Amino acid sequence: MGFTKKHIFTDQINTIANYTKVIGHPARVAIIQHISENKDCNCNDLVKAIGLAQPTISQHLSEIRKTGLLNQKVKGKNLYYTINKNQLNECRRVINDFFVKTQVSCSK
Amino acid sequence: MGFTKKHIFTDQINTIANYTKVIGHPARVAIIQHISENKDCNCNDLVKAIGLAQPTISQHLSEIRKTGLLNQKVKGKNLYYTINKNQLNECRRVINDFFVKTQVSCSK
DNA sequence: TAATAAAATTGTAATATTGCAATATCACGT
DNA sequence: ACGTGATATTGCAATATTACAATTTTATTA
Repeated sequence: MGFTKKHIFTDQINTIANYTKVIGHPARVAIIQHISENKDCNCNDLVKAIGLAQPTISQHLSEIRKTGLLNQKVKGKNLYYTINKNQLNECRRVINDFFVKTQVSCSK
Repeated sequence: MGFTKKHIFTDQINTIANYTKVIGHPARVAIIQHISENKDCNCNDLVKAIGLAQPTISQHLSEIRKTGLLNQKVKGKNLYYTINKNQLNECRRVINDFFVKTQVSCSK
């Protein structure tokens, strides 16, 4: 096949998997960390800091954006990214709930 | 290309990505949850409960095992899985540290 | 308006992942 | 030893992902 059979799983499970999948690539971890550590960080900064080509960084940014974890600010010809703190918190909550639920279940 | 350039990232970043990647598929989320909720759960139980073919479940189990999240107990011809609580906790810690670090950084 | 600079998009090649049928392996019971 | 049941492995097809060169888009500045 090749495609994930998302329809056989609950929304809750798919949500957990969607969030973790975004963080499941080192470039995206590095991008999120770099944006959080550097105010007014644009695509070019990420290209230089991480060492992947501009289209590759742009593609990863797009994946991260899909989960709502990024804000954009246009300043002249630059596009500055910041972390959407609310969404990061929501992401953290969903993943943490997974761990709590799992740990509780397997301690019964 | 097609392959992830892991060598350009730090071990810390790769560790985070490795853990989240495993949880980044709904079948593996469902498997982990089902094992944690059911003592003495074997591969066949998972096949029935989740609705993917036996080789597919076996393959996902293998991926989860690689991160050390599973214990195995052989009883007769059955192989019972349980969650390795220490490793689950370690996994949770690594991912939580990522969130803490990111949230602290982007609040400065 | 033309040149410039930043970022997205397109196209493409290479590799990885997902899923399953068929088969192999392994341990038990007869 | 033979059959049975549980799981792993193999092989394969389909799709997804990763990465980048080339190009396009968009806004700015000379």
